[in-house]
Amino acid sequence: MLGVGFIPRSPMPARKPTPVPVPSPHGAAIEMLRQHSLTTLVQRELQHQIVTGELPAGTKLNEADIAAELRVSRGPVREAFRALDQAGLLRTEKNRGVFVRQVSLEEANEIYEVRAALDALIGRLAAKRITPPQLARLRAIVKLMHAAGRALDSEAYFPLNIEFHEVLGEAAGNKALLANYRRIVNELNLYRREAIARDAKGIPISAREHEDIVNAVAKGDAHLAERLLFDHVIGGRDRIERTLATNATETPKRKRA
Amino acid sequence: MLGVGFIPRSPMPARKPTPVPVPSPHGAAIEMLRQHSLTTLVQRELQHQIVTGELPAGTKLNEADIAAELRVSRGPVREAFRALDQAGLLRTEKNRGVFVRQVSLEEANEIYEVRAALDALIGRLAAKRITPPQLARLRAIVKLMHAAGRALDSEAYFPLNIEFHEVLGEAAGNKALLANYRRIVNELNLYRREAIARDAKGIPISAREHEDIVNAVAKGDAHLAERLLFDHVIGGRDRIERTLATNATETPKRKRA
DNA sequence: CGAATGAATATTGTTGACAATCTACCATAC
DNA sequence: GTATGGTAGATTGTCAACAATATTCATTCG
Repeated sequence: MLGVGFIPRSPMPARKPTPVPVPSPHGAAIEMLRQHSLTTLVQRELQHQIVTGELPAGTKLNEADIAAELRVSRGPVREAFRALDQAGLLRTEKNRGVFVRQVSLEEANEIYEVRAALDALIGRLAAKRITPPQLARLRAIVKLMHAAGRALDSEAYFPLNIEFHEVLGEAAGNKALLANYRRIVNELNLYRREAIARDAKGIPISAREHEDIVNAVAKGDAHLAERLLFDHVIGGRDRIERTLATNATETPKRKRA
Repeated sequence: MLGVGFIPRSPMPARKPTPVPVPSPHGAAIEMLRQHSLTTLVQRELQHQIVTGELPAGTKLNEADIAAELRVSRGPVREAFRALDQAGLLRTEKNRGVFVRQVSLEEANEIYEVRAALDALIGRLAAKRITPPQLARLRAIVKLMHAAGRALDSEAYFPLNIEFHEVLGEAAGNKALLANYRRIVNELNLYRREAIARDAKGIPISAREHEDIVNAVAKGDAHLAERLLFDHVIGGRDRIERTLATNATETPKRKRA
């Protein structure tokens, strides 16, 4: 039912030795189905639910339930679990199950140090390699950021922040760097999701920092971009930490353990 | 079809504290068996064979064969494949199998840039946090490195180099950093294994660089250690690249023995 | 009343079988 | 001789059943 039983082919069906991607209109769709196994789809779906917060940190994931909801058997679900465990999004306890990873304050501080180093590298490389379209996109994002800052709209700011750093990461032109950066950011989002929403006062400051970064990158000033990004990450960490500290003492609202 | 009707689960309440590890003489062994599933063991075994070069880059891994050799069924093998794929050591092609990842020259250059940034951070942190026993161990390794350098013994030098950076990584006192560093180094070893063996002339230079790094760390000079490690990584990359360029030999793809 | 015990249930770990897909090879036509 | 078409074998993808372990909950004993 899920597999494609028969793919319509032209009268000359022989595949060439070099499987070059066909530019046909449906070629992309066929290629999609061709290289996505159920494991891949389950992994993608779970990752999406984790990074969006739909599955909060600490949640226990039941193999049978997830398999039933996604209409697959437990095999692909287990394989997806292994991949996401390795990616740092899940934690596995033998014979007990898998849980959405919880990042402690100490771990988050460590991860932030790594992210600062990677982001500094991104800034250095992007300053030398960014293209005009990418630069324009960054400026557009910053504009929206300032708007969100004036409105203190943290709900709108969060995805802008993600996209800004994503674009900058692509502009660095280093796939290995971008892959490592994405993994780090995903782990950090497990930690800071709630905190950021409560830090509305920090948004204007953060927006201004992003603007400075764009200007440094636009000038091609690698050293300045590197330093600004490093400080931006560390400063962001400290802001979130203070927010969590004050919020924890003032409003001891019941939180997940 | 896959994503519809997914019901968000509520977070799980904190589970009771983990029982304290039993101080019995066999407690460690019991704990080992307790938390190692077959998947974990297969993963560890395959990773070992890959990083030691026993399974060269490009090798096709046959599920049934590996399952038979390790006396398990294909399930755990497939799960281990997913984890190692995510770790960057395997590459999966749907309906065709998994292969030991081959790192191209361009990819290696990118990865080296990331490693340089991480190693620089390691140097900065280690200079501030290293303990006397760790420092003594580094000095001992450097001594052996010089011996290997005088003998031009690349066979002996390779594990010393690995251990040096491993100790330094631990001395940085940042688990997230160390985890990312290890993944990067594993990927790089897929690329440089053969090259390093042919670069016997570079060993004395490399040994000297390690000595300088130790001295900077011992002085607590974070900035110097950071710079030396960055240059050490980039310099090593360039050495290997020149070695590969001058000594270009075709490596035939071998099948698993 | 609370702690300990043990059966009943639920969940994970593992396996083997079946279906879908790819690869290798051979027959055949031109 | 080369290329095309098809068949057989091998390999991967998926599933469902079984075994091992953990959790729950009623029951009993102190």
